[in-house]
Amino acid sequence: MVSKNTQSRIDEILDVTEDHMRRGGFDAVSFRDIASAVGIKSSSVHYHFPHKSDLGKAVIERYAEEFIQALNSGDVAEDTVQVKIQRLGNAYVGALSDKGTICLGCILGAELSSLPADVSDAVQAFFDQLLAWTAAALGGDKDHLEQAEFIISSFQGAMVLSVTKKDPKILSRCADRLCNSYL
Amino acid sequence: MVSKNTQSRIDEILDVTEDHMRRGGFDAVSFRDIASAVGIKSSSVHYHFPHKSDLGKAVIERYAEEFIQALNSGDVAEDTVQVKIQRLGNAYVGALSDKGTICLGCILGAELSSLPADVSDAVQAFFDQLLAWTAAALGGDKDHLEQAEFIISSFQGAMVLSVTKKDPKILSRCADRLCNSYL
DNA sequence: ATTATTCTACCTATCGATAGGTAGACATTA
DNA sequence: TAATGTCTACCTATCGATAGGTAGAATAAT
Repeated sequence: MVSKNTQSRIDEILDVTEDHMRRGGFDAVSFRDIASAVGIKSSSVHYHFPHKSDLGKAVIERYAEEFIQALNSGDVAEDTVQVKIQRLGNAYVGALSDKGTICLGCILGAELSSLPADVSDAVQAFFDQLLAWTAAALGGDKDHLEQAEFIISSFQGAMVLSVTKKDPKILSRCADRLCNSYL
Repeated sequence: MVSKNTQSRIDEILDVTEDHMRRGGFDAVSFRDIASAVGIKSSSVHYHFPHKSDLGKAVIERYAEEFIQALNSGDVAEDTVQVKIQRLGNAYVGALSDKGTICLGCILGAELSSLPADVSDAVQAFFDQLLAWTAAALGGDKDHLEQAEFIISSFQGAMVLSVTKKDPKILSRCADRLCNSYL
């Protein structure tokens, strides 16, 4: 049983870590930086997350849970395919405009081969959930899985391009193009 | 004027650096690792590239030059739009299957905000060249630039997803879908 | 109810390893 | 000889990780 204060401190640590990680990847996170941003010592971060991979895994798992939950909020069963994919696009646009940082899955996916095994496993699990949700939204048979791969790819890539070109509208236009022209 | 041996040594350094960087991003490169892979000391790498940003900038600029050159090889003027975009897709598939590592622009684009200024400038210049080539291939007016953004986004994202899911065919399928269904 | 014990959530201090970077000696080549 | 390239031998800063300790809250035993 964890006290209320402990949980909020853990949340603080995860918040700061996610922010750093979304800006510069896994290596951009250091125990010292996280600790000083939270207002504690690095050893206290180690107390909650013994190894750096524990920290990375916890962040990506929390991110995945929140992301999928956002997709399922509202009356999903009643929505048309277009509305569902628009909802997916909104989740991406929201993630970008929220803090001006890209999707955690995207940056960690890009550097997957240099991540600790637990972290890369969690990243792969995130993409599996995302693909499964999208394929189900499209209908659910085999071609829909491949279509889901294409849609997720486009969103992920558009997010990187938006940040690189410093133009968030690239992602919005990508979402519109997927919904209006492609589907 | 640089001697022939010097140039080949510089190429060796850039080869190893590009490989490391494509696997784990900018932070995955260290002078010691690069030096020992080449067979020299880290101070000798510093001789050719005083700062780490010089090394990063040189790698991305060489990469951009080779990538664009590959797109322009052959009789581009005679090609149809489909053939040109297929050529772009082949460049991406080739880059992935070559060493099993993703596009340098993609991983550096993802961590752009944590890169040294010269390096991030070079990354942005790479994407500008890529977008310009693609927009020109499509015809050249304003909507074609936005269409180019979408195509590049899809390729970049598909590359990340291919590596994450350890399935190179995701990228191939993405290329087919862009050429056959979308264009 | 009070004492004794354990647990929680931190702390300070330090470890070995590694990072990027520099000065100057030495060797090689033109 | 002069310039170029590589070396040894350092530096400072920071990394993840660990050891050992402590105040206070919660729990168990008397």
